[in-house]
Amino acid sequence: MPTQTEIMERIVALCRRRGFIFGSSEIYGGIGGFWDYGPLGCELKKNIKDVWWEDMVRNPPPGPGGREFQMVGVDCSIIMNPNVWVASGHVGGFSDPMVDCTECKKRFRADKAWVARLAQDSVVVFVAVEAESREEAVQATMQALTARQKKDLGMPGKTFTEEYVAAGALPSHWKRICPACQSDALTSPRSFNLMFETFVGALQDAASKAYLRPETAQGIFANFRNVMDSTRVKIPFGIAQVGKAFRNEINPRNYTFRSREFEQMEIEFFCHPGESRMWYEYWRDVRINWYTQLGIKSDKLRPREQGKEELAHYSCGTTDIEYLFPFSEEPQELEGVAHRGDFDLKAHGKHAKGDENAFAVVDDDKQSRDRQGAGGAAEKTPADRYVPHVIEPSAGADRFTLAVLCEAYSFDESRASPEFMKFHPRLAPIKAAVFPLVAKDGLPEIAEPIFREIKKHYPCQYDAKQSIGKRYARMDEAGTPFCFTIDGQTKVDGTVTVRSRDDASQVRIDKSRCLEYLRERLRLGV
RNA sequence: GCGGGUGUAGCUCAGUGGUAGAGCGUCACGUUGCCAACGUGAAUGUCGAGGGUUCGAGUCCCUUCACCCGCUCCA
Repeated sequence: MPTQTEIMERIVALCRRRGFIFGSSEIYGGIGGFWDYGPLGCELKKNIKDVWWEDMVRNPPPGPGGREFQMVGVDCSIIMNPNVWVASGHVGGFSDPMVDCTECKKRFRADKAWVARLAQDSVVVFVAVEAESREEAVQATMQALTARQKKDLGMPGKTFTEEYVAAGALPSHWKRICPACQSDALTSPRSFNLMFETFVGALQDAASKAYLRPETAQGIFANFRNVMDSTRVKIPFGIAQVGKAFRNEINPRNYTFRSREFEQMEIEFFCHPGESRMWYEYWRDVRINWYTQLGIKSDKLRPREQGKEELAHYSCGTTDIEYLFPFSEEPQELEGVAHRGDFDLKAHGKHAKGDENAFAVVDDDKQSRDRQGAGGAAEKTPADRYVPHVIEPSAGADRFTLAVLCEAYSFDESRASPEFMKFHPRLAPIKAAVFPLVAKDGLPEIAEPIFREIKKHYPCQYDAKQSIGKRYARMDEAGTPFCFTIDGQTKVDGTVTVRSRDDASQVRIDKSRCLEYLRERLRLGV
């Protein structure tokens, strides 16, 4: 029985061997955190993005109670005015200063390592703890004080002065104590900016500095007014975008899971504040179902509602949709469905227009109610306008691609082809293959027209080389759900063999029905 | 940034100072004819890079680079 680590290694090996995923720039020794999709991988990922667009944008499931709503798409530039990232909070908060202990080699976030200076008369004691907040630091410090230190300070009873400073801001005369080993060996805070910087124009000066977007969401928010003004969308509605994003991860890990360049599939859904909870629940359920329908087993898919303490300060609720990858004992996030309140539109209103209500919309429902009540057109008052709330289902295209690969990977030693990729047919890179059993006796002449017909409608491959077993095995590794084989009997009665990937079963159908059969089976999702 | 590991054919690896190899895969030809069959043949190497020691380095020494794992981080 292979371990989870061994399974992951086999998946990685198969992905490379069969051209799903390569390390970027391999011929130059590679580059960490960047990946290339090969011929099969790019088809798979494209299918994932296309299916997402089809199911979420062009034809989303009906809203709560059959409620109608609109979805539209945008495709925004990767480099935006840098002020976008000031407004979004990424310039201020997207870098984490870190401190290292030169003694025990541990590293801490500078705002989470606290040093306490406790003094009474001439006695001064420094104690360091790890803590999320000052309150926690106080508590932890009191627990961490040794008996000797308590005696020096005359605790309990006598008064002493307490000062708490996070490691990011220690005064120069303080000891830089490490929370782990308590030695005086912490470095000064060093900043790790997680946004990639670049320069727009020929001059590389501060004024031309720009960033590669760390998320696609801000392009949507920045175009909120444009979309409202150029289309006839009415709240509630959503704007979707699929595109690359970049984060300079300190340490990319776990195959493609934490990449520095990755692709997001994001929706910002705008709704009335009074209905935001309802839409949040709608999108949470829609997104969970979407993964399930594409064949992700429910016991590996783990929706997890974030606790209050985990939530970003502006959020009223977030569900992480997590998947249990073979490389980890903990489920890892595929998507976050976040209730973001009016934080983003207000932030851009304030930064771009100097008014946090700049992107408020007219409350049509209230207008019509008032008009009915007053028996005529009512004047618009500030109360008739509101800044929409936002529900943000933000999915990782590469992460889901990886989850699909892991989920599809199957191993059955009793088969002639023990390794096979059990992709959902909608996602399979190749939908069918056509084989003449042997490359002679007129069989290729029968097989080729069948191949050409299918290929017009579905990604399909023709293979006449080597033994039939090898050809089935190759298609199993590529995750092709069906193979049509033309043999001697075809010449007699016109039937061909259809061989199924998942159970290697075979049925005979008339050669004229191949495309029809394939279409039917793909539609059924079998 | 710290510690550990690994770099030889597309992949898995052998080669312990003396001609760069095997298996698998790929390709060609033949044979077989429904589950990685068999035979013959072929292609594929800056042995991660640079320097040193040596008559001679894949092998020993130094430096360096890249990747992987752990720590750290994951907004």
